[in-house]
Amino acid sequence: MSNRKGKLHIYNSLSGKKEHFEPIHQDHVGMYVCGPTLYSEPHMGNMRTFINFDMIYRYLLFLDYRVKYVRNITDAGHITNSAGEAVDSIGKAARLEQVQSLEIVYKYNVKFQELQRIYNLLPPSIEPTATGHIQEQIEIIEKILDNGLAYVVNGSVYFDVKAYSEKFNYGILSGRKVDELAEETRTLNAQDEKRFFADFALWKKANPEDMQIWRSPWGDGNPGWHIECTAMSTKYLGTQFDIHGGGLDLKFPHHEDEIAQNCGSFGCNPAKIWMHANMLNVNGQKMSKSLGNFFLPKEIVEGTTPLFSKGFSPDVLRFFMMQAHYRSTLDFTEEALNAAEKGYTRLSDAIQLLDKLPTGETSSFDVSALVDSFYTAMDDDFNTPILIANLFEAAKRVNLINDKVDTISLNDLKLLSTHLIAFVKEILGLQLNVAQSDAKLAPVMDLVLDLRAQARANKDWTTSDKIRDGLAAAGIIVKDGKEGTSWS
RNA sequence: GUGAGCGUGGCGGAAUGGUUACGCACCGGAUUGCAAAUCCGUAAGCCGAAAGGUAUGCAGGUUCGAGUCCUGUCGCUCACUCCA
Repeated sequence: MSNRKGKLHIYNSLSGKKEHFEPIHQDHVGMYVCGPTLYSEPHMGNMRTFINFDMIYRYLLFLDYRVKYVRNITDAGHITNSAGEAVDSIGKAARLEQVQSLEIVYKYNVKFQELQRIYNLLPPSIEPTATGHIQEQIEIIEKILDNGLAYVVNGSVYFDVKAYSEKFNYGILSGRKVDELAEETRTLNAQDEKRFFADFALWKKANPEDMQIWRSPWGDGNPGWHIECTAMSTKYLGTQFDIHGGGLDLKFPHHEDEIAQNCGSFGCNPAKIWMHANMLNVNGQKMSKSLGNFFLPKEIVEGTTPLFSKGFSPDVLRFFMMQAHYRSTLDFTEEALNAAEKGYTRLSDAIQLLDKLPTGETSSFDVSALVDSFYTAMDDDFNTPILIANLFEAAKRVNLINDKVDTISLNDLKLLSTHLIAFVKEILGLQLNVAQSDAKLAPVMDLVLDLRAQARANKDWTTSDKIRDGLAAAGIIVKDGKEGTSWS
């Protein structure tokens, strides 16, 4: 599959255009994605971002790139917001639950790992933690200070946006202008130590009530919100790497400030390509606790959220998300989820048929063109909706072959089968959970269906329908086809 | 207020400036004892009896040609405060 490399185009938030993807180091890809902050259980919106980047990671792997995928875990409280106020979200959660910060982090990390398993996310190459890289963060802050782009005030260090913007373009990612930022009506906090509104904390002096405190050249304190990503991406991927991803809501200020820190310390933008996954809405609005449209990834699987009348399998949820492009907002509604569930079943049923298909001398349609269309869709900025449309074209062909309307040669069937399964399972990450074929159940089913066939032959519909309905109640669906009866 | 983006059929959601994909729902047909599943097809907003016309929030513009580009306008989402 490696000959398929080289056609991939990715939308770059920096340029606002789709760009031909060429890795910095041939055949190797470095990708950094902003991971979760572990002060609460990740919600469905968080999961959408991680699922989208999981799909991107999977396709890069499938193209035979050697990918180093780094996704950080924020386990240090974001100690300050840009107004300089203390916002230690982890510490706050710890006080609320009356436990130590580490317990909070550990608790939600366990939950996050469980969600990754449920939603079939491949583990990243590395999941570094902020607290494990305090020294690296301090070293980068020192570099920025040495370059004259930060200043120390009363035990805290701030990034000097005005000085920076004389050499670099602050706002290159978000489209913001430093001059306009200055005109914003937002008033500076009275005790604010910053020289300029847009300046942001690299290091913040500790407050007495802080639960996590580290030593630094500027005194005891905490790292700023953005510096951990700069430190960890540099450590594991170098000062410049291929792809940096995250949710759209991180574009400003978080990613803008990461660029500033990287340029301010190493003189270059950390990533060639910046990718942003769009938000998830529920009934037309951003998911939020105050709006009452909030639910957890586990609740929707278990069917315990009052927003939906039933649960949906992780496969259906992944499929549903993959039907929308990663750069579009996606609206969660029960009607849309039900539609996705049916569509997913149709696709997965067709895949189950693959190894039972009859082969012929020739194929009645262009199989390799169909397979190429899978790649073409993904090469166009990971266009999973188009991919799925093409997969349905394949599913239709599979059904037609099964009905003996279309024919396929043995070689073509191998080609189609391999790719159909690869794109669905390996790239979209759908697990195709088949009812476990129990070694004891199969002969029992053979017997039961044989009895039903006899009843049908005798036109004993009462008995045959009793068997069918009884099996349905047990979760086994009987399908009467031209070639006999199957079950699943 | 400032920045980014979006507005397409009943629903979800695609479309390098070139016939509005695909899935679900609906309708008709094939298949079936009846279903389910599968296949084929119509249709999909508005005007019209029909032919046809007009339709991608609305109003203009550029173009042989606009969902796509430009201007204005209305609405929505996100960001500017912890955010995926």
